Amino acid sequence: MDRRVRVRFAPSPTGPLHIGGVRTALYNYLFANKHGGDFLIRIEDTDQTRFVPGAEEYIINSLKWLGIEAVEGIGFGDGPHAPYRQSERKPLYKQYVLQLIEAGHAYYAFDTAEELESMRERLKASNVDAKYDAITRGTMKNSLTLSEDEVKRRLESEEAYVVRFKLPRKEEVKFHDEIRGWVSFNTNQMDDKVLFKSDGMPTYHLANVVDDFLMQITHVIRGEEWLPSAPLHVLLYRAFGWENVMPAFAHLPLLLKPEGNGKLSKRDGDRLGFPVFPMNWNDPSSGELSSGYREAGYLPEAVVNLLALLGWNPGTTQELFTLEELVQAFSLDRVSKSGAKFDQNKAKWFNQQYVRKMSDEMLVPYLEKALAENGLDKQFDQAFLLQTCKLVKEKISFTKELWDYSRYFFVAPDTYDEQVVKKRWNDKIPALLSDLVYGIKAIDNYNHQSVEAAYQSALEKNGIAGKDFLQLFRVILTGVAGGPPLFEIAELIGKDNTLQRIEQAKSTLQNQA
RNA sequence: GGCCCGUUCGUCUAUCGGUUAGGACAAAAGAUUUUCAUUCUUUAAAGAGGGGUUCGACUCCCCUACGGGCUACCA
Repeated sequence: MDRRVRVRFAPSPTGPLHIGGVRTALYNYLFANKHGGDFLIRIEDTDQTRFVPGAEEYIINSLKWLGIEAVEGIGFGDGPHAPYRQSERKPLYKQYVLQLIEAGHAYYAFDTAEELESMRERLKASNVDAKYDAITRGTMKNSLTLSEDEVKRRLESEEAYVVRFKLPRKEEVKFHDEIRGWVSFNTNQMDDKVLFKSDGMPTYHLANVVDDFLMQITHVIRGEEWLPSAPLHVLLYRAFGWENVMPAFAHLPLLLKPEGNGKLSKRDGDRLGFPVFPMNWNDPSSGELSSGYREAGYLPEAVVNLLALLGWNPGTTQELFTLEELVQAFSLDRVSKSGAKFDQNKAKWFNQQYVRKMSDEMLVPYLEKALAENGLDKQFDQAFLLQTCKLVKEKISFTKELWDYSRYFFVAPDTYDEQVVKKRWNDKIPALLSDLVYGIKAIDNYNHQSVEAAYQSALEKNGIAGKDFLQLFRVILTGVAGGPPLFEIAELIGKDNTLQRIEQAKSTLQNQA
């Protein structure tokens, strides 16, 4: 049976999407496009109590920023299976629940929270697994124990109820996971999960199965945390009689905390020193700000690339991939089974690779943004900005660092690297600087060659070796000890600036000495 | 606790019974760059432990240990 490949990413809008979720979305996207299928987005908002305003927009915007585009669903123009928000699909689920009840696969349960609690306590006290299952359901208030009339009466009087799945007793449930192979569970370890809540909403389990069926999903690619509930989903497909179109399952390994304990969670926020979210997130209730990759200066291509390689490999030594290349190379059988710790160093390296690939022109807007942020909103010559980017590009790993490394192109230094000054400043320097100023003033055709020539002749006249002075000259012009080729900096900042900076350093440092 | 999944250099990983166990990031050393960064070269670094199966196991099976996930009218 050849069905068109259809996969979905189904987040719930309970907060910002963390990078583990982004990776799940990415793998779904890659898989769909690899097989010429559809990738769609469905919002699983069946828990109204956990709804967080703005979370849905955040999720969609994050995916868009990264270029993980869906062809259908929330944020991507809906499609033939609209609506794609489960809260808006609410009326649809009831008939499926009824279908299950009529077929004897589910039942009404009227137990109150207190009754459930006391049942659990009772069982725990006798050292038995506290669960609502084939044994305990016989002792609870549900349509299996209550008379038909009583059930009818309770339903008619609109008493609160839930619908539970009637789990077959002691049955082995086996299914094939695309990543893990055959996995099996026994129903005697499971419980009669609630399918339909007393607020009239389905639970995840029911909604996900019904929607995947209706939306003709062929592959469910999701995090490993869903593995234990997969057998329930398999059983649901059977109970509905949909087993012939049941999607294949693929449970992805989790992204772990770098320190080695537990899966990476939303709460990790900034604690770890690197973002766990794609973009900044401002929590609407606490006001707390969690930083994102975008604002931290990561390029979307780099984030996609590094995330793709965290849990998947192409089987070759290629490490740099465009999205399109990833689509071509991707396959589920090269997804690893074990969890991966996020490596900050590698992430930085990936970003550096992508910064290098950017043209100087592409870097200019980032520099302009930094200039504005630092109060330098006067207009700079585009050619000047372009040259600055060109010189600084290879020094940086993040676009954000552009400013740190190019500050002195725009502002004369107000401090000088102390170590260099201490080591290289001596009595001979003032005279040398005077000669240098004299030499530079005399230049007609000012460029890096002519400055260097003036520099060389000043050195010769004063009997000083280039080695002993270049570093100091750099500090005089820029304030700092490292940077791009010095004479090119001198050329870029211009003759007047260069002269000014020499004079300024001369007087400042002379007074200090 | 119970159930399930996992376990190769510090980290991400390759290996689908026979390899000097390979690559990348990070680390260290050297060269280049009259600085820093880059680049290049080199070094160090791994099959959790114990049993099997086999002529031969990192690779297959079992046990133990460790790690992780799940165990809600949350997803």
